[in-house]
Amino acid sequence: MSETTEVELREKPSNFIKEIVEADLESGKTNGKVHTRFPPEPNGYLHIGHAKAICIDFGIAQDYQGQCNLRFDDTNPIQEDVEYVDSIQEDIKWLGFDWQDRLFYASDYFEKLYAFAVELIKMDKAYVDDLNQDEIREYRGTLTEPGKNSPYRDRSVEENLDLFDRMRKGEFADGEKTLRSKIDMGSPNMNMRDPIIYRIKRAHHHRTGDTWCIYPMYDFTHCLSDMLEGITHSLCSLEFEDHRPLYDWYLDTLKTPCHPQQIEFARLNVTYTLTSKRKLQKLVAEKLVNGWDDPRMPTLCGLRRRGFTPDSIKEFCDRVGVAKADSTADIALLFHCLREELNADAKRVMVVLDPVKVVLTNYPEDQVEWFDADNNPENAEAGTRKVPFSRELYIEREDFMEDAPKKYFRLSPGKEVRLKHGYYITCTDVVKDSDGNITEIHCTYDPDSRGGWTKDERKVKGTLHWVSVKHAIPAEVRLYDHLFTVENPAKSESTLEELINPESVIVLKNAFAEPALLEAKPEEHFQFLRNGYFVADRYEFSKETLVFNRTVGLRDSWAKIADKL
RNA sequence: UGGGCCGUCGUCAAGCGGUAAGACACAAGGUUUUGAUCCUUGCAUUCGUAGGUUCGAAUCCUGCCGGCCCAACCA
Repeated sequence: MSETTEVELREKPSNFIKEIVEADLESGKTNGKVHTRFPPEPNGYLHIGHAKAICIDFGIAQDYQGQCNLRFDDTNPIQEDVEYVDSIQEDIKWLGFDWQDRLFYASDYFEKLYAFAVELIKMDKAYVDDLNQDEIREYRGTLTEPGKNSPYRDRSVEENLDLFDRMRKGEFADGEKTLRSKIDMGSPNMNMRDPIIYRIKRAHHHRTGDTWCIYPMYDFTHCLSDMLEGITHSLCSLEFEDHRPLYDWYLDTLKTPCHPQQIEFARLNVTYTLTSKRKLQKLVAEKLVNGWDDPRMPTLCGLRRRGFTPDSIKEFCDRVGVAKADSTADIALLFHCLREELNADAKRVMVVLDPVKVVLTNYPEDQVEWFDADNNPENAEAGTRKVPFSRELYIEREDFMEDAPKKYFRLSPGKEVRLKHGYYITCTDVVKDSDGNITEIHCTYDPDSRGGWTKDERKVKGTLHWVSVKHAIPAEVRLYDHLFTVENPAKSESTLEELINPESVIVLKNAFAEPALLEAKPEEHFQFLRNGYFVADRYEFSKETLVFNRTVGLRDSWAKIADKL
């Protein structure tokens, strides 16, 4: 018992948010309840950065037997769309989190929010302002100079009530008036300089249609929505720290029955990737990638199509931790989490990406042998499959070298290697075309090495994967790499186009797979022996056309040695 | 230059006054029918910096330096 507890503690380390939550639980502040929320604005696709927020919001609730709501923060109809509310839900579900029946929209509260605004006016804590956008900016002051009061700040409660009512009725043009909080134009915190509560905006809303022409602002909406839902801990990213006094001001001023606590943590950045919504949008709009779910995109749907698993992403977020220091996690950690899972789970299979033909000159012309191959050496329960062997085979072009350095222990003239699950073969001859390109490699096989070993236990260092020519299934394989050439594309001066890694995707159309792959299903993960982890493409894979995406390569210590040669 | 926040190994990150966890990365060995996996070992006399308090400081205090965020009718 105590052992498992220790293991669990080690796997899920604590963090400052949990410490606060635990203290609140102990003091009884929240009546023993933990209730969080994930509040995306439906104006873009979820990405790896959101995954961290999702893991924290849903994870904290889970850890303390609480609940987490999904709430769309849809107060700005101009940039929001149902396309996004659908994709966001799909992505969160895919990650494995469940909001049960608690799917909410800030727009559900528009009527209540309006009533709260009226309340504020009655308390003389809000007023209708006639200043236009430029004037508001001028009156706001700067970072170092205080702002000054609007000439409309002292309107009577009655006049404000009337004006606000008429704002709602549509008597004024867009931008003509705003409802503002009456706080302090001299505050060193810009957010407290009479922040706007409502603006007039005639835009079609994805849920409320055209019933409203005024829409509430984030700060006003968010704290009250949290309050309405009985949220205990409102977790968000660092840039909202300055907004906390305002979050608290609305709730305090309106004397709401409960007062959620906003806690801020550092958002996640990852090397070689971008998480700016604007820039991701640009990549898609300018067709620098093939859509939001391009396997090179850091979007959840992109990572999914690339072959990442939900668990590997969640593990990554757990391992990155939760803190307040700005940070950029190494993408190598994400890949590590993925390999760790796939090494244990993925079925091994042989696929030759860049084929060259091998002819076994002493192997009977029409003979075919079916060898048993284990599906996963890490897991005997994964069973075995049959792999056909014959006189002509494909091997990887890079597994043969005419003038091989000493440390190269793959195939070269006169050298013996093992064909995985097959036989030992020795290279006897090389056939080339008129341009000097290798077209065939002639070898002899040792009949006593059937299955890939011999009684004399002679050392054969190299082991190659292969596919029988007459049984080979053509396949398309897409190799993916970092989308950007630089570690921190967000900080670069170059344009996105200049930063794109020209080798971020390489399409191989001449790959050959062993016949077992005919049974693969879209989104099934494999380890192509000695090559890496691949996934059958979610959309384009079929029995007729095999399409695989490389999720991540295997660690390659030979590449490091070769680099030094 | 006003306000808020942050500075512990290349990257994340524990640490909460008692003498620097862990992970990834990296390096060196060993096992291996995947140059994979796995295993072993190494990797911060030092915590942005300078003082101070203390028997004792990464942890407390003060100054300085560096970074991030805020002047949308965005969230």
